Amino acid sequence: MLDMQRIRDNPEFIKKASENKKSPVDIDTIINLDNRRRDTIKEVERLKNLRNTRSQEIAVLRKEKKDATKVIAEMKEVSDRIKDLDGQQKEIEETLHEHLIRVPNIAHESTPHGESEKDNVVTATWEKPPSFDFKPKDHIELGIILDIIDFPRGAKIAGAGFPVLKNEGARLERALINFFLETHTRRHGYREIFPPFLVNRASLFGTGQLPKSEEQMYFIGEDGLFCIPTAEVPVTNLHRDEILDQAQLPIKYCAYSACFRREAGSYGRDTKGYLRVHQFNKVELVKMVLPSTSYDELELLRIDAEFILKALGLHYRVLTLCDADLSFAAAKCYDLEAWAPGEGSYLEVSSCSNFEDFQARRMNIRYRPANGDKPRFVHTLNGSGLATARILVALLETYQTANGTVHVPEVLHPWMQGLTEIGPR
RNA sequence: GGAGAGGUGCCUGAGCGGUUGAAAGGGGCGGUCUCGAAAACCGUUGAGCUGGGUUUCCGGCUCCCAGGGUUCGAAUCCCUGCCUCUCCGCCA
Repeated sequence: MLDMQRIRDNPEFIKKASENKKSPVDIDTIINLDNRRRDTIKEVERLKNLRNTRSQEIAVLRKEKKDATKVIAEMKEVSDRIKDLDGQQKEIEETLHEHLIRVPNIAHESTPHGESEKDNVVTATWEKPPSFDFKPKDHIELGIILDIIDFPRGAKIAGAGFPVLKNEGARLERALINFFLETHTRRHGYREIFPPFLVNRASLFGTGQLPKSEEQMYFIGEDGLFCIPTAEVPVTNLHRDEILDQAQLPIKYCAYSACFRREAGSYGRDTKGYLRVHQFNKVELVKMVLPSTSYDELELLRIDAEFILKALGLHYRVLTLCDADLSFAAAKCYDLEAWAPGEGSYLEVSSCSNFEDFQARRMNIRYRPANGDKPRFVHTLNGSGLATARILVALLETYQTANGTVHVPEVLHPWMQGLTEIGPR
């Protein structure tokens, strides 16, 4: 959510920026509602002031056993008028709110301008794609040969898009999660959180998934709860409606969670295999920081996520998303894409975003400046570090051998009970 | 699932329907004292919105879990929801 003051001061700029982000908004209506709101407030506050002073007078008259019926009758009318105006104000504010929550975050000045995802900028690449003296298999084939991914049985027990990991595949998945968590907690100084996997509406509103993306989430109607699409939601909401001390910042959390996505509307894209599934595992990094440091923190966050890819020895590239491809709540975002030789394409395995105060406003997360000033909104950031589903794909396809086995990267050995190579059963 | 209790400021904890934004204590901050510290004493200590002067300034309105209702007036009365706690049942 943007600051109303900011919209009031730069309506044309906001209008242009929202168009650049491909989610235009009706700024004129918002400005108009804002004016009506403030006019109403002026009038209703004048009347309430009158009511308050007169009520005092009534109390005094009563105490002195004098007649107050005239003032009371007068105030009854004023009260009716107030009730009427209160209703109007509430209505205006609700309408204004409905508009405001749909205004996207404004892209940061360092975010490139573009028309579509084609205009994302390749900012960095790491190593070269591995070369093979044989035709590399894709992960689906490898999964079947090695008996580590079972698509048909997943479909049987849950549905399409719910593959089952088995044997060394299951163990590898667990090793990856452990490696991620250990790295970020011990090496990078994040505090570990194990969050609920179901959250309420308020939490999803706070991080920006609601109201825009409700159809993308699994909803348990009976309890009014949603399956989290990412640990970002519960973890960022930890400090909702709180005022933190400046000394506590920056707060750095990492959390493993399963992630649930309906992927409605994306049927036909990446339908095969393990690339787009309804449930996957992810270790998420979340930061709450001083506004003045958030862009430095974004670079550090990206470095922390990249460290994992480097340690796994995967070829990858970094994209800086252009404004048109930026998500609703983000001001700047880097996508990390790992190379999958079998697919012959890059797979998005992490998005590192700075939301500035956009989420903090929705969640009302503030900090008290060290000098004791009024509370200010924190800046929030998050990034995957990393998502296992696609990393597993990149891993299997990168480390496969001519005879169909897959080497286990050395950094995962501590969690593989001595297994260094996965072979056919 | 059944039966109770309760949700007040950073914390504990008062609060006959009418100067209660809120007693008291604790904590925090500032000061006095001290070479310094402790103790003691004094002072101070919420947020949002909206005006005006427009750097440290001065007003008004709102907020005692949330949303409704009663009333001239509600933290205080009534209803609904949410949350917490205790007991019973069930259970990983």
